[in-house]
Amino acid sequence: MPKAFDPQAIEAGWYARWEADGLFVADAGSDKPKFAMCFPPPNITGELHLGHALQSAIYDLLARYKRMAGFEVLFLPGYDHAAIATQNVIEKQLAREGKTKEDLGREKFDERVNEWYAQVGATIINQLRLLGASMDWTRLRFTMDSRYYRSVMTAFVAFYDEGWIYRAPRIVNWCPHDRSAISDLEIEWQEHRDTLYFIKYPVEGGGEVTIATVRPETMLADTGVAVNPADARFKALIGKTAVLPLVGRKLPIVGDDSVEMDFGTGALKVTPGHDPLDYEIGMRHGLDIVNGMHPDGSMNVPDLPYDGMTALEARERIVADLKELGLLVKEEPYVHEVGHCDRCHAVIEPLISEQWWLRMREMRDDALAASAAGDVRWHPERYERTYLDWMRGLHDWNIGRQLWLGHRVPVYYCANGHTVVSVDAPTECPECDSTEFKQDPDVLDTWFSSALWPFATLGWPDDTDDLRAFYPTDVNCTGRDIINLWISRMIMTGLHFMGEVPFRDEVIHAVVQAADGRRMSKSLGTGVDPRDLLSKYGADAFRAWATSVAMSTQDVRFDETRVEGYRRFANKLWNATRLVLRTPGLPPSDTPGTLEAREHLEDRWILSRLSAANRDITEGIENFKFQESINAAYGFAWNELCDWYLEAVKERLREGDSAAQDVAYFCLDNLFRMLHPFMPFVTEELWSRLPGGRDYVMRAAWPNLHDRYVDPESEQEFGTVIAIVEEVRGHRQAAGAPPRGGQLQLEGVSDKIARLVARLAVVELVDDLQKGTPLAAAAGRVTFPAGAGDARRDRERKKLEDDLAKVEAKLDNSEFRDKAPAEVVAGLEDRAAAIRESLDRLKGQDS
RNA sequence: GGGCGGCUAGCUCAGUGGGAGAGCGCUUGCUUCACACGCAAGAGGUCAUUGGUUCAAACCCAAUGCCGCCCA
Repeated sequence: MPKAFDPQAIEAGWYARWEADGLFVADAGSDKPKFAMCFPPPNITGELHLGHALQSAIYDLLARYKRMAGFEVLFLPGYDHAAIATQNVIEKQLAREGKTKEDLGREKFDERVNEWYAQVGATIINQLRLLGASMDWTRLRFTMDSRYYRSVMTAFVAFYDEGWIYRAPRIVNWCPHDRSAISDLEIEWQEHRDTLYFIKYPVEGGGEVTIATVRPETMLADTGVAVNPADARFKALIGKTAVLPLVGRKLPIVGDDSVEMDFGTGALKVTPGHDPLDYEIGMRHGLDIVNGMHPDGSMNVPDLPYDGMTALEARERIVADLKELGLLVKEEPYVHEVGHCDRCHAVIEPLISEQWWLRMREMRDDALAASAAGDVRWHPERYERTYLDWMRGLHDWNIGRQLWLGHRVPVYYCANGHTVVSVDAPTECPECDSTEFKQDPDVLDTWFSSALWPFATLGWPDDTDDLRAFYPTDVNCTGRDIINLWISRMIMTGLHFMGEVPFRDEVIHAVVQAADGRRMSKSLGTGVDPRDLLSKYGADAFRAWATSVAMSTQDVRFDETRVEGYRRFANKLWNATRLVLRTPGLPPSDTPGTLEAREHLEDRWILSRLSAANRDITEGIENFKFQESINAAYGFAWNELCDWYLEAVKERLREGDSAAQDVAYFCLDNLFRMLHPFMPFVTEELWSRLPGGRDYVMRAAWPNLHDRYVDPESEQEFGTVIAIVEEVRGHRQAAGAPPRGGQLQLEGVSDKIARLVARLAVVELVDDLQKGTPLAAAAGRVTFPAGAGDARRDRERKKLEDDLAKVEAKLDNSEFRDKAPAEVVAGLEDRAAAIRESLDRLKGQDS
């Protein structure tokens, strides 16, 4: 075995073998209990980032653990076409070639998109393999493949037939760059320093009303003025008519409670075509709706000089014109939040548009009822509120997008204007026998298709074996940013189409931030490429780190030294195995782990510790507290197995002592099983090197040692060994004595403890200590030559005295004795006694 | 404007009412025949601030400050 572990040398080989032997493939016909997870499909926009890598590590740890625990596991991979995001990526590519998608036409554009899918899909799959993700590639799904497409169409038609899908004009968030509606959830808010303009509108019959606005260009679409009826300043104006400057339109002045009296002048220009709030006011008072903008964001005001200008050009021109007319009262600096498209960053224009809508009320209510029944458990629990708050305020969903990329709405119009909605393109109109159809140009919001993910991937709407075996799935795990976009919608559609929630546990993982505490950003160069980490530290180190931070209570700043720490851990495992394998002789038995003979204290102790680790690691996974699992495994392996046990049995191993070999193999065997879900490659490699007929650790049984080896007595005794050895080492170092050697006289301890102390502290045990030796002890206590370690002893005495004072103060408090539980009082008394004993020991030492 | 989370060692983070922890970094000593990706011994903290509840608070409550996120 090489001296150091080299991840690169083994990772690809093991992954290929696992896959070739079909270890990732789920069997829907298995008798075992089922455990299923559908991996959240990454967007097919490019490389996987650190968040994806972390997410896959969590999923894969659960998949591997559950397989070992006896479940038939489905871990289904896939990716998402991410309509608007991918279209943007491809348009940018085209732009670099000096082209637009219109130059290509829709057909050529589709070809281009398909090439992209093939290329990036392969990249994503490759990255997941490098991470060791044990996904069932035979069930790989893409939201745009033909089967999935059909599922999406089926869902649309079902909703349509239910009467829940309808087309209607509403205010939407319009992205002028993408020329599409986008959802509220796809808007980024940014602070803008703008100007608040105060503009006089003349009132018919004399007088005027001054309004305030940051967007004077929208006044061209004003159809009213609103004031709060409780506002004494404007009461007399209600019912009168203002005249819109520059346009001449008559604007009814209405009273409406929603007008904020404190904002601006208290009078509000109402533009129902371009502001959601104004739209509401317009509806309430029957105001006209004027659409003053083209789909590309330019002004749509025929007959006015501003027609065709961009919003900013129009704003400047309008302000100048108002100034000339003497209608501009004043300008004030104003800071406010402006919505941007989170894909292309263009400023969002609210405008009236005809869109496809999905009625949500019934599905929302069913989902809320499922929540009330506890059908989905959230981890951490508090995120359920985020979900519920959003669900309660839910309105109908704009599912249409005016894009070229995505699932085309299955709505067809015949030559005579009849509408046909069907999964397959119709050939003949049922109403007029027309055979010529035009399909609606809109595509569906990407989230409409991803909402179906947990069952569409399993074959829905067909009644497949997979669907029967694996729905509902068990765990879903994502970042909190898509609770509303995705999780809520999966729950609703799952309940609607399948009658059951799509998963039982929703796990929200922490977000990894850049070292500066902000979101990782490609443009700032603060992003971390997971592949760099993999090649530097290996997939195991990366995964151990990722799972250890994933369930943090706070977001985590990326810290490379912690990844490095787990690489060292892998190396430590490697070398522990090297040591044990180096021992002479045949393996002690064909089935390491029979462990009949357990005479040695250290053997019994390490087995007791192993079974404690088994309990802690298992509980950690079951409770989604992965850090507890990792810590338990790390602490057992390094601080107990390597630092104490292997040191204690080195000689026995060298001599070919079969009991020591047996125990050592047993510990490594079980440790590698338990670490396998976290560090699959190194554990598979090392497990395969242990003696005995071995298959794969990946399909070995999860250890269930529980209380079989728990041994409190040996833990207590070995604890004494550790305490004495540490005391000897500490004093030796403080005294400047050599790190090994010297004489030690021990009294009042058993032979087995004494022998272990001698070996571990590397001292000669004597019955009759000679004065002047570098190291000496008496009565189970360590004593030292004159002057040695005085400073250390003084420090320690002080610490113990301070401690004792605190404990005694508590014990002297009668209220404490009266009110505290008896075991707490007893515990403190024990502690006080222990401290006094330590103090006695210090005082008894020769100085 | 509403809500959520965080503030613990130099750094990154654990720690849900009774003795302040880990990894890394730092100091000191070790080429000990598994590992210098190592071994051993150490130093280092008013648990953001203030008040409250309690026999007892890093932990529960209230307020404040700062950082981050979500929603409107």
